[in-house]
Amino acid sequence: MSPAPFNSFSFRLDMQSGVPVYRQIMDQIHGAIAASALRAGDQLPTVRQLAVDLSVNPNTVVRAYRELEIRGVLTTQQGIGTFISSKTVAPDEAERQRKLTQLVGELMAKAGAAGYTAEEVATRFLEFMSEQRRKP
Amino acid sequence: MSPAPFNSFSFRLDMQSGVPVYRQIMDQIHGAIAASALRAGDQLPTVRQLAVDLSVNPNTVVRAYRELEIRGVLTTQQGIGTFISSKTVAPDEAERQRKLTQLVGELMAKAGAAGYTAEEVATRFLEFMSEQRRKP
DNA sequence: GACGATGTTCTAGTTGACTAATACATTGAT
DNA sequence: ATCAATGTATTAGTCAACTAGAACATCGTC
Repeated sequence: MSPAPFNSFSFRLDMQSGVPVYRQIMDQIHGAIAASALRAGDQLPTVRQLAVDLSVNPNTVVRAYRELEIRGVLTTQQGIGTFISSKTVAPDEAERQRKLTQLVGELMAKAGAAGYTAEEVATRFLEFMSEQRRKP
Repeated sequence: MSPAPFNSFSFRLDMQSGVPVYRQIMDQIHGAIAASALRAGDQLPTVRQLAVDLSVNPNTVVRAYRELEIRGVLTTQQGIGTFISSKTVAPDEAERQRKLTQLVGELMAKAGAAGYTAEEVATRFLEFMSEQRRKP
């Protein structure tokens, strides 16, 4: 019989958002881990099952799972299933870093659009850093 | 005879960088204006001339010029040429720096609110900078 | 009006990211 | 050995971004 994993967690996709499906899957798994809805050793939906649930191609799910496996978040075992890695000690950290990259990327994009060179931004940034250090 | 504009400014492209050519052109014009190498009223290389110089298709130059025109940086006149917009009277350096400080400040504020330390932001920022400049 | 220089437009080719369709390989239970 | 369930690999289709080729439209000058 089906062990019905994930009964306390369901995926919700937004096909209109423009965000790649595989990335949405990644984000939700990340979120579930961060919220402790998923813990080390928990089995994820099978590739085929999740593909059916989301009305998406299995390969799209595979893509998400593989990316997460590369980052050490998941472990997959052929013929068995996909599980939350036991080494996922710092899932928040990966997510944190990703968001930070997003923030920095936004700054660089805005600055570029406003006509600032990377060097200018760097200079200003370093100045900002040194000022911060004097205050505390 | 050709008025030989731009004799004190030359474009340098990096075809390996992965950065779109049209964007590199935009950035360099932005930079030249910021550095006062180009001022309001100055004529830019003609679409065809710059295309030849850079060994690129005229349409790629057109793309760059058009984007800059939309943003009010350039003005184009069919049959005449392309010029630095008079409205782009280099918002004097003080104003520019103020806006840049604002941008950087926003990043630091958001990052701080999200729980990132200044060091983390700095590290990520430097990584971002080095990625932008990969030259194999 | 004719001409050359300029910007403009239309169409198409190339590439990479993303997703899909299908067949293959491995595991564990019977 | 067989079978069902699982992950894996190969191939291809779709789409947007980017670039290119070629023909068109406008301006100034003669």
